[in-house]
Amino acid sequence: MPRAMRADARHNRERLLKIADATFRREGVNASLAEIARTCGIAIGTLYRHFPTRDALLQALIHDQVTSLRENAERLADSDTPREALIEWLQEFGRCASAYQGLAESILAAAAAEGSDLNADVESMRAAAAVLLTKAQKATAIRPDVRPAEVFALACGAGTASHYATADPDRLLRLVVEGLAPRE
Amino acid sequence: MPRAMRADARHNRERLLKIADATFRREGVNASLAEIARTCGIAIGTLYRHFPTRDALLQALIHDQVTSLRENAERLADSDTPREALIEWLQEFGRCASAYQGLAESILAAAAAEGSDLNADVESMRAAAAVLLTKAQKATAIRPDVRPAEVFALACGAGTASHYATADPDRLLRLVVEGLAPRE
DNA sequence: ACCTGAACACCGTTCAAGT
DNA sequence: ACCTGAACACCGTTCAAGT
Repeated sequence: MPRAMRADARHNRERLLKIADATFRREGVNASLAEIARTCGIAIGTLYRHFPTRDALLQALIHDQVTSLRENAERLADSDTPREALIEWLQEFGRCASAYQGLAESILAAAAAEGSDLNADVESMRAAAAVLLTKAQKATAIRPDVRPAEVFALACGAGTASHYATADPDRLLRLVVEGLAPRE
Repeated sequence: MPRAMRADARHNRERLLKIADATFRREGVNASLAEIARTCGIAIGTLYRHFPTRDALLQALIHDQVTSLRENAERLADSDTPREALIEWLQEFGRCASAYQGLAESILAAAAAEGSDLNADVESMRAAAAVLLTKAQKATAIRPDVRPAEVFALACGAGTASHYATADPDRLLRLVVEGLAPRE
C-alpha cells in the first residue's frame, strides 16, 4: 500500500492477490497459504511479509468492494423507497460477503471481536447498514424493534447459506427483509 | 452402537462423546481431534476407530436432538397455527444447529453434498421442515413461492450468525419468518 | 475385539541469513 | 528493502503391532 514500493515487491503483492483470489474462490477462505505461495512461486515468508495474517489478505482482497459499498450507502440514503434501498444495499453486501466460502463468517467474527485486520472495514459496513436501517425505520418501512446488529447478522447468515443452498444471496436477503410470511 | 460392545470400548466411546461435546462447545466443530483424544487419555487411533470421520462424531453428538426434532415435527404437523408451529420447530432446529460454532455450516454442507455421515440425519430434518412448511403454505400462512431448501438455508444461516451477533437464534428465526418489514 | 502409538504428509508462523 | 527457506510446533489420518 505505501506508494513507493520496490518494483519486485509491488509485482509480488499483485500476483499474490490474484492467486489468493482464485484459490479462495475455489477452496474458501481457509485454503492453504502455503499452497498460495507455492502457486505464486514465492517463498512463504514473502507472503507473510505482505500479509501478516489471513485477515490482512482478505482485507486487501475486498477493499475495493468495501469502498463501493460505502459510496452506495451514501447514494441510497436519500432514496424515497427506503426499504428497497436497504434491500439493494444488503444484496450488494451479501454478494461481497459471499465471494469466498467462509468470508461471511470472518466478517461476523470481526464484527464481534477486536484484533482483526477486517475490523475497520467491517465497522464501516456495519455503520452504513445502520444508517439505511434507521432511515427505513423512520419511514415505518422496517419494524422499529430490529437492531442493526441483527440485520448485519442475518445478512452474513444469508451469505453463508447461499454457498450451499440452491439459492442466490439476492433472493435470500429479499426474503429476510420481506419475511417468509405473506403481507397481510 | 452395536449392542454388544466390550466394556472398555463402550466406556471409551462415552468418554469420547463427553469430552468432544465440551471441546466443540468451547472451540467449535473444527477443534483438534488430537486434543480431544489427549484430554480423554486415549490414543488417537482409538478415536478414529470409534468415529472414522469428524462428521461421524458430530452425528453421534446430535443424534438425540435429531430424534427429538423428528418427533416434534410430527406433533406440530397438526397444529392449527401452522406458522407458529413452523417457527417453533425452526427454533428448536436452530438451537440444535448452533450447539457448536460451525455445526450449522456442516449441516448445510451435508444437505448439499453426499458422502457425509450427517447425510441421513440432515435429510430427515430437511424433510421435517418441508412438511411443516407445506402445511403452513396450504394455510396461506407462508408465502407460496418459498422453497424448503431456502427455509433450511436461512435457519442454518441464522444459527451461524447467532454465534457472533448479540442475538439468540430464537429471535433471529422469528425475524426471518415474520420478516423485518412490518405487517401491513 | 479393541487399543496403542509411530509414521507420513501437510500446515501456520517465525526469523536468521541472504541479495 | 525485500526475499528465501529452514525450523518449530502442531494437526489429520493410517496401519502394523500389541493385548
